[in-house]
Amino acid sequence: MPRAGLNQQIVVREAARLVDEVGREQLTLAAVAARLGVALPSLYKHVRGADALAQKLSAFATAELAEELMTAAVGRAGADALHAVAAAYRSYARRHPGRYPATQQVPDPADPDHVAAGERAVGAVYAVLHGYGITGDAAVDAARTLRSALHGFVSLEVAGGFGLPRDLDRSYDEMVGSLDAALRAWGSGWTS
Amino acid sequence: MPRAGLNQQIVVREAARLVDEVGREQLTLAAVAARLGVALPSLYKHVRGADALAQKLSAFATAELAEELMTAAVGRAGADALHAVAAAYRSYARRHPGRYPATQQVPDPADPDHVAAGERAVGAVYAVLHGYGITGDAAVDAARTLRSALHGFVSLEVAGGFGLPRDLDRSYDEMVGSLDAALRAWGSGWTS
DNA sequence: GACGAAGGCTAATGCAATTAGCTTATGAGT
DNA sequence: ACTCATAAGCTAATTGCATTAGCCTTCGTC
Repeated sequence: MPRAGLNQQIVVREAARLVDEVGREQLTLAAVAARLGVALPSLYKHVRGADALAQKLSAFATAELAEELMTAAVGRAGADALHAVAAAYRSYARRHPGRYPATQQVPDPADPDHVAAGERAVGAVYAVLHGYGITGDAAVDAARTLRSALHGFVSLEVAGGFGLPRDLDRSYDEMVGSLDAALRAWGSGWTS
Repeated sequence: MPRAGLNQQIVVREAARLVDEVGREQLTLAAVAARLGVALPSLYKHVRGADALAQKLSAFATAELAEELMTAAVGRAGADALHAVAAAYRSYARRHPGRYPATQQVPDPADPDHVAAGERAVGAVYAVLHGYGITGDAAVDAARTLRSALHGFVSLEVAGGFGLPRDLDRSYDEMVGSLDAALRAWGSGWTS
């Protein structure tokens, strides 16, 4: 019997393709094994089990997202950087509806790659804030606000949670515009 | 053998308690049956199956959340209403970490109660916007922004996605403050 | 008091996850 | 080329949950 030539990366990447097609909750070792043309237990040579595969998938997707956010942010500042990062964030979620939810899993402290990927992704957010001159404790609050808005919007969109027909692109633009205004006025006490 | 005296509502409410204790992904007919003291197949007399139970749980939690949001909004307007609804939203998610994610499931069009609950919850958001004088198409964008921010924050919080020790209450206050400023200036073109 | 529907049960099936243990391809060292 | 340890695949067996079928009994109604 010839070997399939698998390794952990191949397995994880196949899982990533699978969840984008069938949804994250349908991630199953049986389906991954079938797509790779091996018997289910063979996967245990590469991943510890179903939970571990989900965690490795999270690490992979988080690294991928962080990379795209960083690429969007480089060479930009202020509103320019905000719009670019926001667009990259939503774009990733739309292109990868199964991987995106995986990026929201809390990084496993035992997986240095996972932790590093999470820090890189958050770093892109802080880079945007830096362009607005927001630092220190205020940056923590602003980062949480920015993450909340972006994650909230795209997770609701990907889940189909916005019912009305009004254009989502326009709504997203409006939200990002309001975030820009909020960041420009951050720390002012909102007296506008 | 004496009867357990179950009905659909009892089953769904027990499922709600279960997910708050063990997490939404651990919702299982076997666990619900064990807690109710019946054999697993007995539940099929009250719910169509595991998927249907999850959907009914979503409807129940959504109705519960909508009720609390409406109660928070009544008799208030403007920033007062915004802060009250935002506080109620986060409070619900923190008290019900398993039910809250269930509220984000898209309502089943075949379940009128579910659809109505979803509309009620969104209605609370529109009520807040009305207090800012935001209506029409602009209200759709503003509602999406508001939902995104609130949902994003509490889902990240409940999932443990905020790593740093800085006080979450303060961050939430800052975010809601920035939303108040954004809604006051909504439609101005963000020229501040 | 009879009876039919509803609510409970046991038994059986199917699927996914996991573990144990076997077999063989592969490649490093002679 | 030859050996041989390791790694990568396999089958078989176990467990747990979901689901369906079909039986039995309780309960409310006439």
